Amino acid sequence: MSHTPGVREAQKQQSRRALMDAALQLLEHQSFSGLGMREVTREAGMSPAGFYRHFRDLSDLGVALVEEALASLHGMVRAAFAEQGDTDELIDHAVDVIADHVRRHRAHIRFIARERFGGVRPVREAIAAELEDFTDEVARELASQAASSGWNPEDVRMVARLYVDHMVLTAAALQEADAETAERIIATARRQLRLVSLGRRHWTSG
Amino acid sequence: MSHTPGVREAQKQQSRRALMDAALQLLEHQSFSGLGMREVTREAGMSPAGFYRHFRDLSDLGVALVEEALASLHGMVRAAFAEQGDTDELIDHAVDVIADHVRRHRAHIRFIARERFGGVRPVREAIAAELEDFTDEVARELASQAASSGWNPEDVRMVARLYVDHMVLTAAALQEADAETAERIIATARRQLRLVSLGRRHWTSG
DNA sequence: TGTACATCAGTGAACGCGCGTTCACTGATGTAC
DNA sequence: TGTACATCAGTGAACGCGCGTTCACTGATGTAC
Repeated sequence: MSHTPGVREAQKQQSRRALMDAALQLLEHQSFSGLGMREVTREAGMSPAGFYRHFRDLSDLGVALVEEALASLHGMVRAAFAEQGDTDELIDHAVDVIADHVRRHRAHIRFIARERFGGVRPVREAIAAELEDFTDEVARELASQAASSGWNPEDVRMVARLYVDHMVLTAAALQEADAETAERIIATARRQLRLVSLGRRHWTSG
Repeated sequence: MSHTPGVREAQKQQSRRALMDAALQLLEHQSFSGLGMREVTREAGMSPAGFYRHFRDLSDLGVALVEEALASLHGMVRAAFAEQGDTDELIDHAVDVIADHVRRHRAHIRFIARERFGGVRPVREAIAAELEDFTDEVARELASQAASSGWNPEDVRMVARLYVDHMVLTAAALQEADAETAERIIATARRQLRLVSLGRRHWTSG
């Protein structure tokens, strides 16, 4: 339209977005290691050769998807811990935050669940690295709580891992559940977290 | 060699075994939904057409692998609960049983970890169904323990789920770990199980 | 502002290749007598 | 035991098809003056 600088760049970003969205769409019914390049460009409405203007190969796109999918989790953990109140209220809130996140980002969550132990190494390793960072973040939040005073850092991290793994597993289960099953998963997750927090209260760490 | 009846059948079973082993081998580096039929028969040393004497298609073979991989778990849970002693000894024993099982059946465990949330529906559903049965079994074992007297069945099952999910996740992590990382995973798993059992002891169920 | 040239995202055709499935077949195993 | 026939696991060739990658290209966007 005009000679505004950045039009070309904006169009390029839009195409990149289209490729990533197309991949997410196709990953609903298959694993990443079964995905085809032509398949992705076709879904995105682009010619096969155009792909190479954006990614070196498919696993390059996969790593980009991991970053996008897990970036949003950092905001999520802060939201989950922000709630004031007793332990039960905090747990209810955290589970609500997770359930809401899954509803809003189903394709991303499905991708993470599928590929966490999936067949494409660069993708698997990117997810593992992100979840490590994420565990650090949860550990920091836990350490700042009164309930953790006197705990040694390893024990705090052990609990953080338990929470993160539980959260990812709950999200993975919710992602493929219908509304009724989701309710049961949420109810079970709450009780499991309460049991864990009970254990945490009675743990002696030195 | 001789006219012993069953020679042909035995040879057929051997070929079937070769196909399943070939698939397990190939699944080390890729997901099931990325597996090829010709690839599997080539690895098994059979012509492509021979495949159809054993399986309707690849996902049929996948379901057979799920059954094989999870059948052994039922023996495992009994072994884990058979130990006498206090809670800590029982936990140590259970974790050892898991670690040993992973060492002995790495390919099977990797397959289950990969495909639990993988892209091939019949395989995913077969795994989910087996893990449900498995959770029932653990719930029965837990219900028979003194620590569960007075618990309502739903809470017992909730704890059983927590244990099974934790076990599967631990096995999945061990399966891709080197010896040093495995030690850390085992140590963390033990402490996590102790924390959960502490929570269990203080849980009030009605 | 207008013009001439540079950049580069996306195209369309072409390549060699391995895919899943089918088919008529072969030959060892099994069975009836 | 020996013979004649039936079964069926596994073969090898053939099919049409979509794959990933390369290439010279087009034309809109960007830049220098």
